[in-house]
Amino acid sequence: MQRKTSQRDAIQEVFIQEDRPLGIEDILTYGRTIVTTLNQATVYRTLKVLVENGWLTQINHPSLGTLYERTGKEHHHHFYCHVCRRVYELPGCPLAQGDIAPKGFIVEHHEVFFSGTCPSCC
Amino acid sequence: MQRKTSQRDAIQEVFIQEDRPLGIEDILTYGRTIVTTLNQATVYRTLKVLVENGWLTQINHPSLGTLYERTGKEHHHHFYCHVCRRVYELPGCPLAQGDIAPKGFIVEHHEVFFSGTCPSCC
DNA sequence: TGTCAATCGCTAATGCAATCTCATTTGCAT
DNA sequence: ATGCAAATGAGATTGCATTAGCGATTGACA
Repeated sequence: MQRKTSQRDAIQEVFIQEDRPLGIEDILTYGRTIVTTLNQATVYRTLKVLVENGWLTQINHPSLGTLYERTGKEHHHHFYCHVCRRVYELPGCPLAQGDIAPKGFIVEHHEVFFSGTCPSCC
Repeated sequence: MQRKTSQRDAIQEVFIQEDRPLGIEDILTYGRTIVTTLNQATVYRTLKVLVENGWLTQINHPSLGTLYERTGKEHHHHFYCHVCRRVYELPGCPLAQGDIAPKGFIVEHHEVFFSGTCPSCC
């Protein structure tokens, strides 16, 4: 069975509070403001469980590597602000549906990664 | 100064023949059909030089890792066929110009990665 | 409140891509 | 043809993210 621990609570709380995709380092940093002893190995173990649970989804960002975000959101894409180094989830999809690709190509998935400056950093 | 070697020729020839983004493993495999002794370290060294030269550009693909492609192409995005495991360059950009992102976000770059089935694999 | 396994912290170990070392080979200018 | 520095091949090595091992801690339930 699975136990409720302060560490796991802290990690989930970080995602709820920040409400944006986070990397290991972020999670560790923010999590330690809640449980000061939080360890990297624990973060990895917990993330693995939360992904298996379906509570988190893993993202592979082309420049930031592995990130995690809450599951259950609408189809969306990601914006990376290179000033504050935060990743935002942009709701909606800017891809014109339909002729996304030349004919003959069957598109099953797509991912869009934006980068630039976010509203707080302009 | 820089010398003309069969290995470097082979690597460039691979890109010219395949005309699509390639990973280290691909380059090594195809390159060895031209120069059988081609070594991994040589591939890495040569790619580094060719990127510095501006002859190649490095891509970070979210699921395939580091790829290399010829520079000088028009703005384009990439399509990964999970059947033949090839990456194609799709000319043009399907992003509706203009309101790509919510107001306040200044988009400086974007990358789109498609995946699905390519015409040869349908 | 005591038991016991899940979980933790700590550290060592792993996997992988990329780089380095160095003896050998090879362009290329003379 | 010769000399020399650039380039290569083979293998060891690094760097980094992630995982595993293990003794200590701590939820949860009796």
